[in-house]
Amino acid sequence: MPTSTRFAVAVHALAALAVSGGKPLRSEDVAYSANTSPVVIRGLLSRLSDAGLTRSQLGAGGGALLARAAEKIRLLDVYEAVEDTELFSLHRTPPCESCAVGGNILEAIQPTLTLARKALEDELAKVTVADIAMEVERLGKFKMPLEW
Amino acid sequence: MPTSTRFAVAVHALAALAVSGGKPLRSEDVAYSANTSPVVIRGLLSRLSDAGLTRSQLGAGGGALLARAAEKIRLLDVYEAVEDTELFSLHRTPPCESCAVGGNILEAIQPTLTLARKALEDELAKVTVADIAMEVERLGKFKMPLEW
DNA sequence: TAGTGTGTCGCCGCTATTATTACATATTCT
DNA sequence: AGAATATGTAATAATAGCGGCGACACACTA
Repeated sequence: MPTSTRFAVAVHALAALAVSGGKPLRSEDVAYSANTSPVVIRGLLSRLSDAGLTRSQLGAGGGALLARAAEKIRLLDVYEAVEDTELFSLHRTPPCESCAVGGNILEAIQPTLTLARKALEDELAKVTVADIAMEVERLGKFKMPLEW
Repeated sequence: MPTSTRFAVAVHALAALAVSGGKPLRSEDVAYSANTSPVVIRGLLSRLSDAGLTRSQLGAGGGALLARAAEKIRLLDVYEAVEDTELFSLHRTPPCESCAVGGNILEAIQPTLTLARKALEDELAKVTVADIAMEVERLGKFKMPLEW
């Protein structure tokens, strides 16, 4: 089963919105930049909108906008908004209940998995879309807002 | 970006070997405990063996053994031995090179992803198979070595 | 020599993901 | 009002990884 690229593309989309300085960006434009299809972008924006990170304007001149300041959008927020599956998959079929090991292994490893997941999430919480946008601006040697 | 179930099942298998006190364990026995097929277990043990974590004895009375003390096998070692895919999947097709955002987004997010991955790995490095085995023993209220 | 267990291959079904087409709906612009 | 535009969502198809299963050569033990 292919692993999801949604997180990376969602960060890409939000960074694009951030450097555009409040001007609506069409899904087609974001799709071009991310080299994917507009429908995929709209699907992502739909999730981000549900999470309160973006909003959209219909009609001519419309497109997607950040729903709040880029400084207030953590990568963890993005991660949670677009990623469905658990970080650690457990046994596909539950292990043997009556076995000494099978009956207790899940409970035994759970604390470690929780700590590991939390450590990862804490790192994602330290960085915001604004940080990424600033880094893109620095690497790309341009000044916000960017014209398209 | 989920892990496969391999990590969880591999930890299960190693914990089973650890509580068995040096007696070879057949793939069939591990499969029964993990509620999966012997072939899957042998595939996992093959990877773990390549990584130097286990070894196998052929013939009657044979089976799998830990290749070193359970205290010296970190969950991180297990993770690296059985998990193929990158934790974070990037764009399926590389983003637009000539775009201000597309051309720099990957480099911009890379440091954060690296830190997040490292934070997770550090947590997995703190725990050993011996820790898990002891916890299973405590929860299961039995004494090692466990008879099968 | 007979029995046992591993290592590996191929095939199948399942599931999640992305690309694509299509269309209803809402909004803006003239 | 009417035309153009952009979103949101559904349906379909292609792709890919994963896990379950049968089979079998090979190695080792008793």
